[in-house]
Amino acid sequence: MPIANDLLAALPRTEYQRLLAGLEPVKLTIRDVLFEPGERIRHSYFPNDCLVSMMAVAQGRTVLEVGLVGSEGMVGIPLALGVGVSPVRALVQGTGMAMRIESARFLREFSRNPSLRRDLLRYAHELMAQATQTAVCGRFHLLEARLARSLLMTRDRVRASEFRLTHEFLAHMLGVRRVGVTNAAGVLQQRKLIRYSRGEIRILDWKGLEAAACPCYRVLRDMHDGNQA
Amino acid sequence: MPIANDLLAALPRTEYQRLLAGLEPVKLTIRDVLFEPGERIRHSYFPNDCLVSMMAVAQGRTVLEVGLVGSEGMVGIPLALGVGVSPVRALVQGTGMAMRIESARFLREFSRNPSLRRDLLRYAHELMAQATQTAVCGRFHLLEARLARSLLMTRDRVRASEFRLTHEFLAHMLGVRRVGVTNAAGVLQQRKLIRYSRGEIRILDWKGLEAAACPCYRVLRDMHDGNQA
DNA sequence: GGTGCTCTGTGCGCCAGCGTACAAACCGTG
DNA sequence: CACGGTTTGTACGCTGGCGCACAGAGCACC
Repeated sequence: MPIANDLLAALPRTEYQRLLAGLEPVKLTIRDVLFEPGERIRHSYFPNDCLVSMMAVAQGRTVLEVGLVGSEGMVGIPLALGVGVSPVRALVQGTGMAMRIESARFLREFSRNPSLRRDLLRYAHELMAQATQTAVCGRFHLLEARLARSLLMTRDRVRASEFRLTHEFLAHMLGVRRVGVTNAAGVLQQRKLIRYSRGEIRILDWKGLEAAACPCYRVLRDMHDGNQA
Repeated sequence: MPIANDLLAALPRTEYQRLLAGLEPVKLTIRDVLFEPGERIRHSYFPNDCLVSMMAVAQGRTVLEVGLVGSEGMVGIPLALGVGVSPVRALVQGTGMAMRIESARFLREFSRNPSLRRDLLRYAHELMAQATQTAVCGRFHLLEARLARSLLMTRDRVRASEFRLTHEFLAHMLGVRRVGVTNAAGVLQQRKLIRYSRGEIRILDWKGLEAAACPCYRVLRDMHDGNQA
């Protein structure tokens, strides 16, 4: 299997080898829950081609996505910050493969491998910025623009312009009614920016979609690219 | 000057001594800006009895508070995550003293002192949780409850039930109109939970206020207390 | 003790998204 | 090919907060 995860791919060979011993491939299926809020984190996951949402939970209900992790990141960042439990639910949103490593072992490697440490902390900062933008976005931007942003961010993380995602699911991510998504998506489709049917979404015109999206998308993208450079 | 900052107070003597050499006391005055988004972070600040808001900025306007730092924390967490620039504005919201340390020196001590590192990363996690709650809160909770939460969080951080804070300022923190704050605050005052006049706010009945606040307050408080225990 | 400034209070029309309910289209399965 | 479940479409009244505008009220400073 090729290393499709950016964080793993960026490691120097020696560190990667050390880490590899603890890594095992797993298939993550849509709607799997990797951990619940308040629950001990058992594994860290390095997504390969799957997609995982960090969902805030209130009164047992999944209410809002505050982070989206694909092949550019890792699920289980609290571990890197010295915290064993997550404040959010990690919900698989796109089926695919990931590499996972047991928590205790991860912590050993984390403290031993300086490059891994540096990259993961930087990624933690990026996730934090995502949460911040989510807060701003949810409060000030119109649903249509937020939806556009969501689709673009998904695309970037799965590296494909077509993916599975129902209106219902999008509604949970955005913290709105399903009907709201249906309306907004309908507009985007009429503008020929996207096309969808029964959970299959395709981005037809990503430039147009980017223009329709709120500035939050650019902010986060630029920050990520800046970190890579 | 006594060590009123929790993070500093928690350090073992030897680490504290090493850090102390780089620390200098500064007075932070309301409306000071410690750093702007996109700007290099020059110093880290350990508030003593002052209060600093991390404000998200959009199109040059301060739009929403995503983190509140008092004597329990530090301003400049991105440094600890290996990032030299902040995505937010650090805005002084309550006048008082803080200890500050120049960034390069901070980084040296950070990499050298394991306790400091552990505590700061844990605090970073807490700040992240704050941002997450802000996202949920701003999207789902009524202004009145959000205001109550804001006042309680301020109280916890300045360790006083009276403080200076105008409706205008609160409006910026909450990302709403000033008028909205005036209305909500009026209700809380009529319920005899708070009393205010010209920027001077006093909490009269914190239990009642806690009942009026949204659950976000409890969530964050419990998490913080959990980390201490 | 008047003048200016900051802070707080009130009124009014507007609108995005909410809650709810129901209908239609699509798909797999027996 | 009928049936049940999933996904998407449409309708309607409600409301919290917005934008704007202006009015009083307290404080400082001359």
